[in-house]
Amino acid sequence: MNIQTLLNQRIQAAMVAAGAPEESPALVRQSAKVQFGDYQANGIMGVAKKLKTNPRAFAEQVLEKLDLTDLADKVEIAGPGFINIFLNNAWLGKEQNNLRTSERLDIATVSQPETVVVDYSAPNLAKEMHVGHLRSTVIGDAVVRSLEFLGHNVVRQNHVGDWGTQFGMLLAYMERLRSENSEISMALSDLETFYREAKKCFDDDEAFSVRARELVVQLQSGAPECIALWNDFINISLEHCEETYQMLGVSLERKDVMPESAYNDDLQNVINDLDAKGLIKEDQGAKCVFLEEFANKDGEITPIIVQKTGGGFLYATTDLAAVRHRHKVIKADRALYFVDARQSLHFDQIFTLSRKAGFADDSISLEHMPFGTVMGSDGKPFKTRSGGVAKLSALLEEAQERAYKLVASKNPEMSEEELRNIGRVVGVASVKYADLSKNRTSDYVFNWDTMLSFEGNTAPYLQYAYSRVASIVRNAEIDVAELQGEISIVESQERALAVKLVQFEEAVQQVTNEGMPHFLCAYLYELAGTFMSFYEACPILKAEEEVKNSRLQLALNTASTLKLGLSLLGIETLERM
RNA sequence: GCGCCUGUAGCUCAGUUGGAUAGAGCAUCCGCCUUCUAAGCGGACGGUCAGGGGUUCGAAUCCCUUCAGGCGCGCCA
Repeated sequence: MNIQTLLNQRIQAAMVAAGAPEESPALVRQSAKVQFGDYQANGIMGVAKKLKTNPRAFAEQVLEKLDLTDLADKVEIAGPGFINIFLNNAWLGKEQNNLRTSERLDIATVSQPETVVVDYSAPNLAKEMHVGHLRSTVIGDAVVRSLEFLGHNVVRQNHVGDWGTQFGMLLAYMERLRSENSEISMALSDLETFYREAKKCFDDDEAFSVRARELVVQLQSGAPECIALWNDFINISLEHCEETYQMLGVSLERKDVMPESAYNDDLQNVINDLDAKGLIKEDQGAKCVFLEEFANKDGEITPIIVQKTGGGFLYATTDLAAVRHRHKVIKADRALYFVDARQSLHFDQIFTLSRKAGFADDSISLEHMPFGTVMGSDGKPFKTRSGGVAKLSALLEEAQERAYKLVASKNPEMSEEELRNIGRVVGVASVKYADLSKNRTSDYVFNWDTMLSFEGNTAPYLQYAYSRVASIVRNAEIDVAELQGEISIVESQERALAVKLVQFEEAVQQVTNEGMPHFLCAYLYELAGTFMSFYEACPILKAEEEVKNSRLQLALNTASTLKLGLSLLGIETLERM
């Protein structure tokens, strides 16, 4: 049940009935303050202005056409022309019963499912995954899970970097190790070191660098031995990624890999098609597209280079081919790109050109979902203590270790096995949640202490809240499935919790609409806080039978919502911690 | 030089697309455990929303401008 949508529809209808133009937005929002009720409609003033009438008088007319008696017990006009809606306690109680009896917490699947391509994670296979891949991977996965939950058809696309000149160097180094009978799998177990060693040979050894360039040419021409070598490398690198995905709890699988190289055969076609449309212009030996949209005030245009001097293709070419594939083959309604904000211009160019060239039309929405950089406490991009790029796997291991120590110090009586598991779950969750809870578009500062804190908007706080509810349910010693009966909303804390619980769907929809999981994080944090207040003020197990029954169900709804909400974020919950 | 992004409490961050008296957490201070997990709860303190103009019933939000920082701008991805 999405109350916001429901109220929007009803109030809009009333506005139109009162003389407003069709489609006049009711602009229903959750109220800013308690004295303004639970929801407020802000649309009256704007419409009244258009109608050149007094907003409060118009609001009166709207109220005459508006019947909310089933769910609200007070609807009033306030200020310059706001409509404040106070939800009815009986209705809230009834809604709680709906939550209790619904696996999906009363959230319907969308009536018109969309096919949504989500392009995320996309590590470069030449190296190991590092902090730079965290945001795309974690945010993209949360959005994917939310879209799927709402019933959309999601097509994950892990656009991994498996092509390019640096592979010549890596293959040459592999070749050298093989000729020396060295243990390749060992050498490849640490890709970071492998890359460094290969680079060193490339820079210092003339014969090696010649061989590396040869291999690039062979690779591009599809020489079988070379391709075999390359396949080995790619496979090993992908296994590294998959290990990290597993550690992270990310839903990407091998079948979701759609590498850059998959578009190789289509790149010349892209150029030909652009050419046929008269879009290509040769400039200084390279094939470029000059679009007026990218001209500055003096009329100088930033070109899109689609083919290098000498015939090589660029990532712009690949991305164009990918757009076309997503439109023509996958037939996506939306394509979401979770890629670093620094590539904004690039995607702006690609999307504009795609439409111009007919690689995409109005049936597909192309959306770059940019994100900011993970910063260190010095305000510069996050590095390890030694100054290197932080490997994602190492980062996660440290998180688990830190969480383990914290938990162990608080629970000396717990078994080692349980402590390790809690450390794993809380550690990984902390890193993910710290990322997800920030506004996607801004940079944020990476800080172990804040993300592992039990205070504030953190994973441990939410997981603790969940385990606290779980504990109550255990202590109640009842069969949860048998628990039923009326849920009555009496105390203010009960009411606050009930209202918060029915707003879950609104948060999930914000995630899928905007590609911004932090809305769901904020919601869950508020829910947990509201529950904690309820928990302090309203005894559950000690209450007399009917009240106990009612409150226990409120607690169960909270548990279900926290669990489902966190799972949509890709975060595990614990029954005990 | 041109373009994009950012600037909100001492610190870390929100702010539902123009709505009412700008909100959280940390830090600081004051309360609350013989009662369901105190890893918690309640309260206090803290703001020239970078500065200045403008648009209007109303601006942190939109426009102009100045300042500060970050990033991107032809053959890497």
